[in-house]
Amino acid sequence: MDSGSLFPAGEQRELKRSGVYLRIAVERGIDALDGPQGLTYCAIADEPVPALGERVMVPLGRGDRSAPGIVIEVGGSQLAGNIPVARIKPILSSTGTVLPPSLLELGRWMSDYYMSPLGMVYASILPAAVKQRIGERSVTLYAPNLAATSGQADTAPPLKPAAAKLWKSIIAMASSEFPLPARTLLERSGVKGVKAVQQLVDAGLLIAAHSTDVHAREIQSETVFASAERPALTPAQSIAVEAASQSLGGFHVHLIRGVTGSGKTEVYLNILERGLRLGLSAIVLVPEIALTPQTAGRFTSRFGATDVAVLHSGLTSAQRNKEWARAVSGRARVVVGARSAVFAPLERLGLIIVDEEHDSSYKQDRLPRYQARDVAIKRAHLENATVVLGSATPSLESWGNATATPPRYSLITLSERVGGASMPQVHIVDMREERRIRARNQDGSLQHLIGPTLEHAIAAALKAQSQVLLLLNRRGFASYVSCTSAACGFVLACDQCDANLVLHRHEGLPAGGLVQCHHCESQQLIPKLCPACGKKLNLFAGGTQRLEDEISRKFGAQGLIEGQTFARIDSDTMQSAGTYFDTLGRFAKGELRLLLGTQMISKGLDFPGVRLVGVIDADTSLSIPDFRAAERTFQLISQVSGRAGRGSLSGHVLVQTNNPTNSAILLAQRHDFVTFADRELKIRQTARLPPFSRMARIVTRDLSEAKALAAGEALVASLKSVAPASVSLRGPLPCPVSRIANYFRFGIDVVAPDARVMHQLLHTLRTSSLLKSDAATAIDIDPVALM
DNA sequence: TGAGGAGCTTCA
DNA sequence: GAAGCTCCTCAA
Repeated sequence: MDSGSLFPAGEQRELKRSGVYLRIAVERGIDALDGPQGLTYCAIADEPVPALGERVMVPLGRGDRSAPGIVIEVGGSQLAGNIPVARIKPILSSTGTVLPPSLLELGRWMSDYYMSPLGMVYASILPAAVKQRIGERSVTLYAPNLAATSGQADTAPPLKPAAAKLWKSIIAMASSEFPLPARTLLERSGVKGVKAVQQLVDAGLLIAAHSTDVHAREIQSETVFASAERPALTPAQSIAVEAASQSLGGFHVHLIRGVTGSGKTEVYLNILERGLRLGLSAIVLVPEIALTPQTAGRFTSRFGATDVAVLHSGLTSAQRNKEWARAVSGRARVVVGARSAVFAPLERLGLIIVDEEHDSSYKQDRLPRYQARDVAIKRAHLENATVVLGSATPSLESWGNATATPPRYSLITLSERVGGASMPQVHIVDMREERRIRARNQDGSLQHLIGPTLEHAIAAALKAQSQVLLLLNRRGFASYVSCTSAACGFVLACDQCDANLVLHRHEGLPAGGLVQCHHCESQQLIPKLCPACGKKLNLFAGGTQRLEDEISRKFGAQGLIEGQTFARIDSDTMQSAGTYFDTLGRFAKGELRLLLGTQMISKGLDFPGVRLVGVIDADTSLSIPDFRAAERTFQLISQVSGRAGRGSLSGHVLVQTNNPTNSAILLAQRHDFVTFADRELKIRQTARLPPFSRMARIVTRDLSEAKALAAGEALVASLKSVAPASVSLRGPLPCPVSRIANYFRFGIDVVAPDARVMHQLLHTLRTSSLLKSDAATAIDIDPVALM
């Protein structure tokens, strides 16, 4: 890309500087610690001055290497500030991509709130495919010159026969059809030869306009419902639609708590319809893995594929660029997509819907570490739009906002399933008891992930021709590989991370598999015997791969299931979005009888044939060292339970656990979100945890443990020196995974009474260069996982 | 004395 | 975030 080495310096184009100065937020980790954001450049003389928000290439660094950036200010030499004018370089070129003012403003807020360099925020607003302009090509479109059509043609020099024939058919066409490409003009008139078109242009009869167009393959989306099909709303749904629609045209946040199967999507569709009728455009955010062709299909079949742009991981780069372009041009007025779709460049944005608003995938774990739900609310605030948050299990942050006095969000409740379907019956299976049954049956030689109760239920469901969904939130074959000798106690661990190695079975490999680290991705062959004492190795904590084995062993032998009729969904088997969509499609069609997997199967899927859902181990999310462990557990059990009994037949859920008296599990069993939320909020209030406070987490990392700790201690010291008494600090403490890929990690938790105090504190440190987000220091505002 | 690498600084 | 510069170490 860099042309610097191809030509001697003297042959490079000399760009003349103009008197117009530009402040550019360069897409690098350059953070303005004090003073104005961005670096100052000047425009090129005799070339159009770039607009505010335009993406330009600028020379940066000693080699003047080209780097992209966004124009954030246009002005005179005062933009140079203290920099000598002679040092200010002209920009290199314009890219043609422009961020609208609303997104410029949103980016500024994000940079400030999430402590991220402004340029990096802007870099993440534009999808990579748009920045690289994948699939773009230039096209020339033609339209008849209206002035020339009125008689003037008679006085013009005579046209050649082909051109005359072409012109005759052009004036016969409706003016609304133009502009058209040359190919279409020629096809319609039956004229061969492009020369005829050029002749009409030369004669002043046709006007040629050059533009760019994004070329991409047609997006396959599934029409799940015929576009005419429009289910009648239940009274509760109608009330929800009315309540939310009333605020259209202004800023307001609604929280819809609708039990699983209560028809939230139909409510969204109706609110969207109202918004579109008012001439507003809208964004629909969906968790990444729930964004399947089926989900997108519900929107495209209602509003038509031309009105809806879809941004999901299954698209090619050219398709993404095309969808973005359709939003920019206003051709698409609804954008459906995952986290980053919150930045969709729509004009007259009036509505943002955040489905499954509690979902942790809305939080980006890379820089800038933003929470798309909160960014959506900020964007709506800036653009006077209405936000609709929806979930069966709202985050306690949103629930707290909706139930506060006075409420900050208005609360809408859908407490019944549509079509008279009943909530599934949830049974809690005590695994300690199940193991005793196995022991009595002299069957203790194998570790069973599926206890006898669940095993009978699966067999019965398969015999009754209904579908089964099994959730196990652990990948691989075994999460602990340890020595059989209690005296030795050796556990296979990663030598570069503070983590156990997980066994993944691979056919054809010696000893049957690889052990891999889920943090640094390193892998090695599993040793045959304990490396410490030479005894045999034991496998514990079976994962999805192990469950797959157990299914074929237990039900294959009875002829209830075979390899073709069940599938596993986790990040190991679902290498591409295509495979994932395909597997879900086969399950929807009934080709698959049983689906097992990680939380990838727990979200937003609507399969009426599912009558049994099994949670293999409800305790996986309880044991995470995080104050949200109970919330996560409640959400996971409720969400996956919600997949059962969505059709006309009732559903059952079996939850296997070693903690049958845990209140999160018991309340999820009773579908009692309100009691759970009230209790949990009381606990949070006493402990001064979010949502009753704001949290930030700062992680220092270094190859040297002492340095990482020292950096953390230095940070705590500077935090203490400026923090008011209302702020509490914890750390530096080793992170739950204290070392990843040889980097030692220490975490500091900052808890402030509200966002304003938090922001003031961190902002003070940032502007005095005591706190900077870089490779050695990660700042996470409103963290969702205490990594 | 020179090569090679880590850390630091600066980018207009 | 990334490139280039400085300084340091190590070996001949």
